[in-house]
Amino acid sequence: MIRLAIAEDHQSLIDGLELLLKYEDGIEIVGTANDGEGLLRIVQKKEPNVVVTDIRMPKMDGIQATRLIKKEYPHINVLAFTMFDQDEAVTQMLEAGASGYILKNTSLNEVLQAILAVADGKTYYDGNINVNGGEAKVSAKKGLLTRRQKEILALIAQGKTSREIAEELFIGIHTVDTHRKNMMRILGIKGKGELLRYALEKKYNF
Amino acid sequence: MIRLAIAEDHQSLIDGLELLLKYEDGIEIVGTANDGEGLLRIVQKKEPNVVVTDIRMPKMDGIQATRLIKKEYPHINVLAFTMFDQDEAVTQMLEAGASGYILKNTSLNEVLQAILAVADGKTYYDGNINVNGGEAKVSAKKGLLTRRQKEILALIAQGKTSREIAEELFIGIHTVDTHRKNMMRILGIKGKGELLRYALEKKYNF
DNA sequence: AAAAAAATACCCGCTAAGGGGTATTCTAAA
DNA sequence: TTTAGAATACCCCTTAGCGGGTATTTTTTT
Repeated sequence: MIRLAIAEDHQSLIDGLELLLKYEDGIEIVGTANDGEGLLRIVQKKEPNVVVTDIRMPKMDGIQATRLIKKEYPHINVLAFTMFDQDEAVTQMLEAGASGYILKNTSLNEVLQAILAVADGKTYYDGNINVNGGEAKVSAKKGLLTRRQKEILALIAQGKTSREIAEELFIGIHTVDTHRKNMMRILGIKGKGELLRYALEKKYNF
Repeated sequence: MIRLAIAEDHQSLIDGLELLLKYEDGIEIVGTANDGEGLLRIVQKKEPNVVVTDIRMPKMDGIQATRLIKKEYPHINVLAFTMFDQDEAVTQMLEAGASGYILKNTSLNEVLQAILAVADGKTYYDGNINVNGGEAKVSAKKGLLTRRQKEILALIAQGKTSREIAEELFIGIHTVDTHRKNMMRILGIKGKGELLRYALEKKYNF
């Protein structure tokens, strides 16, 4: 018997899943939530054995919720069900402990297959994401920047000047500017504001 | 008989709608598409009398598709079904000719009610959006900038320099910079890159 | 028609972000 | 241990975007 909990801020999608599963033998939906916190409450109350969760949700995202769930209830299997196909999203979700990852542009029948697989202790990955041995395959572009560069890029996205970044990281402003130059060269971008634009677009592209 | 076409890049959502409607008397789904262009093709081939469409989709967004549909087939009623609750999104969709607007975090049953209403020539608006006499109520913040300022802000978001904007709009660079200054004062923002950050956030926040 | 708002245009000064480049030290990988 | 990569740091110069301000013309509203 699969006891299933679903977290998804789009209620219409939950409704669709409920329609799909209402006549499915061996599956019982024990609770649904529209945000990450609601999911945790259901997990505490009902102890499902499978959780289907979106990533971007109000109050707490699916990555964080998965982390907390797997920590407290390692036997619960988590399936990510999300629009994000970026490697970074996949990586984070798998690192949080999810054993499956399905995209929303996939059919509901495939979602059902994934739920069954994950409930059986297996992994299940959407054909349109990159996964390699349980780890998301890092794209060439994603791996171009170093740890430090990514750290500085995030601060740039927050609108901090080089001086502010230097003070925050206890390094010289010249160092920050050098990182900027190196990143622009590596990413192949030029022009005023383009690094900031890149930083912001990357943030919203997960 | 309601002949329905659905455009939605998340196939799982289409599947849910199909499950909901398959036993509904008087409704026939004549086609589904995962992008705006596919929607137009279905409309040409099948001439549905109701279209349900998302906004953000590959190849052509729902606003543009709605415009084209209403121009060619004014008798087709369009219902927007989207995650965007911002006034601007509602405004644009209604101006394009949609007669209904439903959010995805609403239940599927309400989607059915909206489809029935819209098919009947009525309007139907999700309770969580602002609509006033068929026009989205424009928020105070949204109305702070003039037409021209918004035009320039959009070009800034594209990464264009003041010089490039000046050349494109056939005005002087000083004029562009003055618009920049005026916008920053009006929006209450300060600092290098902050206008660009605002422009980009506004873009992604619809 | 008058008043208000919007658009256009300009001056000055400052600085943050590029863009060209060099070099040394530290850390990780081979 | 050696090599390669990353991090740190600096110089020079240019330019684009602020930030302070002023003014005129055009368009819209009253």
